[in-house]
Amino acid sequence: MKEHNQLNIANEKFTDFLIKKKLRKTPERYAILKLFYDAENFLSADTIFQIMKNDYRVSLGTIYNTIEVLLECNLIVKHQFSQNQTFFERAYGNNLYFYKICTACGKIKKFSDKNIRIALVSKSDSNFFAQHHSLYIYGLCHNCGKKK
Amino acid sequence: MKEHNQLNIANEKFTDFLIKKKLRKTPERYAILKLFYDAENFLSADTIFQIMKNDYRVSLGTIYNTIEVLLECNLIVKHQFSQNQTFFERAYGNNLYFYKICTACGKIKKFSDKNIRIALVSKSDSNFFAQHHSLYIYGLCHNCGKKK
DNA sequence: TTTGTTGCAAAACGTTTGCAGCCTC
DNA sequence: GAGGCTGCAAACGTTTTGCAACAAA
Repeated sequence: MKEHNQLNIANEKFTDFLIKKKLRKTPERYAILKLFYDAENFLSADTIFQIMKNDYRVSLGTIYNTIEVLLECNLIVKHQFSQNQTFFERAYGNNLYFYKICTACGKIKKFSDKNIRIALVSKSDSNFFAQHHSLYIYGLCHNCGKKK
Repeated sequence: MKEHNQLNIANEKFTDFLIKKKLRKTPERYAILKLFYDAENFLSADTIFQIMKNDYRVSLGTIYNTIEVLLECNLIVKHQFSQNQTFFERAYGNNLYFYKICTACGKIKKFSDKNIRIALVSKSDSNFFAQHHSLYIYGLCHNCGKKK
């Protein structure tokens, strides 16, 4: 129910943005947005392509195009966890999550931390207008740590 | 002088690591390590290639191979500021920095912040052994901010 | 002498681009 | 009907791989 509301809100925001920018409201664009808001995890462009292929005659070019638009209106965020792996994820109301990445098995865990949030708040100053951030902590997860 | 010491220490660490792992101590490997420790900024694989071509008959494959080894023994760190731009930077004595990246002109600025350092210190716990982190703040630099 | 490492070239990979035709407005 | 958007395929830039020759141990 909560999820459903988030998709509705995202749809509205998206429509507003498309109108404002005089872009067209194509079914593909809304289908991709829905995928992001239905998904639990980050998605890669190719994952979206594989899922959509079942229901649509769609191309990777369109997916990248739509991702670009969704990034521009802040409905998704981009993650560059490591080389050759660009992921995208719906942007919740706030984007104050951080990620722990296991360098051995690649597992990624989201977390939140009050002190880090506070420390980050004021990183805008007269010389730099902050838009968003990414904080990744690399290390060994419980399982992989034991093996060493 | 301080720089020189850091290179010496890095060389020693590298030698120890190569011996421990039964890898060979080739001149190319030490030359690449030296480039990292002489450099002020991050370097891309191709930048290293361009610099080395003058003095060595070297290939990109070797550079990627060496980078892999240097990452494994924590003598350099990898930065993935954005798609298609992988940079590497010496790690020793250099791991408490954060980066502000202008999304308009691509300029990258290193900075340090006491509160963030403190907030990050304790992100290791019994479930996760932190090795290193990356914190990037994306936004508009002074120049690009004015234009908007 | 053994075999890890190299240079080189070709292949792989994710992403971007160009274009003719389609569909939103 | 105009022109933004699409699918498709080819192009791109970076990284990886395969292989014969080389050189560190």
